[in-house]
Amino acid sequence: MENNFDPHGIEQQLYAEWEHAGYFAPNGNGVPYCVVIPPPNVTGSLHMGHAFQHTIMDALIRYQRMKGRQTLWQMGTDHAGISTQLLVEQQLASKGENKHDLGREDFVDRVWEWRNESGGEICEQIRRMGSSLDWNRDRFTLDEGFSTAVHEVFVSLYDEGLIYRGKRLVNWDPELETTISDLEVDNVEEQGHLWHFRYPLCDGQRTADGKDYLVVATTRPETMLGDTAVAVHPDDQRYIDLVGKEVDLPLCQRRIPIIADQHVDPEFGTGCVKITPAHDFNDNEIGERHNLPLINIFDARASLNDAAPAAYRGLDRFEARKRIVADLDSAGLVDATHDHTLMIPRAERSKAVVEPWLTDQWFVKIAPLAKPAIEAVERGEIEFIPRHNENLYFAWMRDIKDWAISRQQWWGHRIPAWYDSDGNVYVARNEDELRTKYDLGSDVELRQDDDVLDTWFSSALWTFGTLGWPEQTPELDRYHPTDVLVTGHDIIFFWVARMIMMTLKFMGEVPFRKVYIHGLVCDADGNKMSKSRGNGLDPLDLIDGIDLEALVAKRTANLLQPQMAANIEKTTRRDFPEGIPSYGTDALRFTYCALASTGRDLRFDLKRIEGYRNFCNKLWNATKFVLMNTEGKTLDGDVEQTLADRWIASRAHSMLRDAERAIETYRFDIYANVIYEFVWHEYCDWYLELTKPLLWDDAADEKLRRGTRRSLLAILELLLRAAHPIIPFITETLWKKVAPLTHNDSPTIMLQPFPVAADLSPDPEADAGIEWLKSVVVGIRNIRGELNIKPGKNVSLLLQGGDDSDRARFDATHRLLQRLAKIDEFRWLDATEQAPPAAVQLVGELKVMVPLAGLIDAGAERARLDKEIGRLAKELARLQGKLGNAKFIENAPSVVVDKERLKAREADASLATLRVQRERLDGI
RNA sequence: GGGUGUUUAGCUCAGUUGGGAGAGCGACGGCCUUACAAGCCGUAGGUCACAGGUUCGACCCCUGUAACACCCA
Repeated sequence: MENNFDPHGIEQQLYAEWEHAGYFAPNGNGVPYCVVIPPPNVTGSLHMGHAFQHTIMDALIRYQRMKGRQTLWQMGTDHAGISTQLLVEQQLASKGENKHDLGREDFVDRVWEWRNESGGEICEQIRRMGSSLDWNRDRFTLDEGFSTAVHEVFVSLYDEGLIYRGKRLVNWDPELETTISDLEVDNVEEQGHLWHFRYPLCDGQRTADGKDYLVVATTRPETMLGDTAVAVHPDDQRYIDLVGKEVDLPLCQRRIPIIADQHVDPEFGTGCVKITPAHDFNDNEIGERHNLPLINIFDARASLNDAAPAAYRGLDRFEARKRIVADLDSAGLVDATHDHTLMIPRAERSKAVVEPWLTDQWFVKIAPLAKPAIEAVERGEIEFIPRHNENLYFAWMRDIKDWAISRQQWWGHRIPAWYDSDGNVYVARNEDELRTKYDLGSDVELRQDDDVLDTWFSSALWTFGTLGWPEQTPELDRYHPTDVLVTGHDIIFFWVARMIMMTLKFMGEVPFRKVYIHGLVCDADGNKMSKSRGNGLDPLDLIDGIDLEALVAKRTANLLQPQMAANIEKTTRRDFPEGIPSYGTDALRFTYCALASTGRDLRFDLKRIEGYRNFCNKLWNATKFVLMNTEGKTLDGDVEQTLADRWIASRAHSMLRDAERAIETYRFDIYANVIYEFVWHEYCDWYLELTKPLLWDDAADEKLRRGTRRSLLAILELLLRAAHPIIPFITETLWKKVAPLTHNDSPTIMLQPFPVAADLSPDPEADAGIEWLKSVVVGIRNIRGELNIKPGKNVSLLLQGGDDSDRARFDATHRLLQRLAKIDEFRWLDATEQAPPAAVQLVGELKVMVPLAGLIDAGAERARLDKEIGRLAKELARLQGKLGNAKFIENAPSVVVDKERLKAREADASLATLRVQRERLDGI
């Protein structure tokens, strides 16, 4: 075996082997266990969040598979309407083409071409993570079967009156010329202005303070052309007499009413608000309450249309803003201009400022679907982990608005609705069915709706759609509801809530029983990783490594704000002066598990992954040690167990018990730590060391040596299985070397049973014996360290006090002790015997002494003792205070009181011993 | 403005029913000891955000305050 673990040598080859052998497919007759992948976007590439998610899901799947469940991890991708279309449009643009030249059909063909050729990049990256997905069942939201499901759902919701078409204010992206959902709008704080405009009062009216105009404040002057009222608060005394009167809308030659509405904040600005019901969501609601007309002044590009005064027609909205402010200014109607920080709604994809725009769209009536979805979570049929995410879910669901599902795009599920020449709408799965359903003759000319459905409409059907619905497939029967959904909290509303609603509606059952919500991955400074910030890491760069120049180039490419490049380059050079070394997939996965504590965001620190890479190396070398000491040696025959063999089996029992409990409660951090602690600090630090004296002693009893060899192998083999769900590659590699020595010739660890605690038993006697040994060894090492005794130098050991069990334990382990603490000779002193000057450590009542003669200055030992005496004295004082409190004695449970009494007695005795020792040192 | 979460060692984080404050990394000192220098041995470091309350006893329960983060308006 190589001296160091090299992930590159093993990972990709092993994955190919697994996939080829079909190990990822459901297997056996166990109870089904199913997880669906949150479908990655076909245009996407693997980011840190995916990698995190995949680590968690794969750990669960591998664990359950090893537990004998019939596991299915369902693969699939999402057609990502807007992103994919944009990407192909950009490709066309670079060749001087555009989609309108091609026409709808050819364009869609081009997108399919792109998807079939390049849409699989993320799948290869997912393979690099070691994800044991069933690739044979790969689904795509636009594939034929899935489209059938989408049409089925659309038509039945329509027939039931839960889908309708209406003219509503929607979020409009004027750059992409499509609707987007609330959830695809980012509200970003930006610097702008607040303009105060004078709207002259009509008919000689005056305000209470004698002015002949009202002042309205706005951040969007251009919308004034669509104003249909000015509103004040009904209790606002300043304007109460003006309600019902009118103002003259500047630049427009229109009179608009002054209305009173509760929604107006009298404290903000002047207390007068201009109302533009066609271009603002709040104003729209006010307009509805007061039956105000809606004047739409924008076209689809957000340029002014013919409803605007002639002077402004055709202008872009921002150009119009400048002109309007200038024109009002020259008319003497600008009262004031303030700098103002406001929230600008920007489209997630295009970053364009979103325009609330009045247009015909399809909607899902959501309230009837939301109700059962809320109840399912209330009843506990679906459980969120961590639990508090349920509040987020409830809050959103109880305030949910109808869902705008149409998108003005070409790539996606085209809405199965047709119009006749009179504009009547018909909905059916296809045109043939439609003519039958509505009894339309072949002479009636029909035109299909141009819009496609929101991608999330299809993702909402993901759990049952991927399993074959609307066909009643065996898979649907077997794997639905799925067991757990693993996802980030950022898509609870986008996706989780909608899946719950749709699945309850069409399957009559929940889509999954648990939702595991993980935190977002942030950089070492706690900032969310994002492309635009340039602080992101590519999981593959952590796996394979990347040099500094390549990393800088990658991070500064394709920035939304190119001026940030210099700064990003600076911080990148600061944070990664050497680039990123290659850590391998297992180390990355281990890191994610260790950081997955309570669902909160996690900071990704290179130091952390480095530590877990080192852990992998530790495991590698431990295996190397075991193989060196077992390969070619006799393993068969009678065996006898040493105390250490019994101890490590007992420790393995605890480890497995803790690991299993951790996984079952989704505490992957605890699981990872349990493995780490056992491997490093029990198996390697102590057990391997404890086996050496025996293994290297050719004169020792062969039965004991065989027992230890077998134990080394058995525990190693077991811990490899226990760790496999987190670190699949290294465990498989090592297992293939170790398992044959345990008479297991199976081809893979993947399908081995997960080790169970019950197969090993706790051994309190061995635990206590080795704990005692460790205390003595650590005591002596402590003396050596503090007194600066060279590690190479042997020391003698004197023992005094203690009881029969100390003697027995010493007799049982002194050979181990001699090696671990480098003792050349030892001697027990009688209770009354005066010890020579020595450094002392107490193990219970037992005095462990290293004679000082010829070793060191007594000063260091005096300092060491003073420190220990100080610590004990403080401890004793605290305990005595507690025990002197009558109320404590009265009220505390007697077990607690007894415990405290015992501790006090021990501290007292130790203190006495150490004080005597300290005095003796004064003579030297 | 409303909601949720967070605040524990220099840094990142654990801490299960209220009863001895933990880990990893970093720091410091010593070691190339035949599995591993990606290692081994040892050491130091905390008013558990702050202020009250409940309790014999509070990192933990209650009230309030502050700071930070995220979501919604």
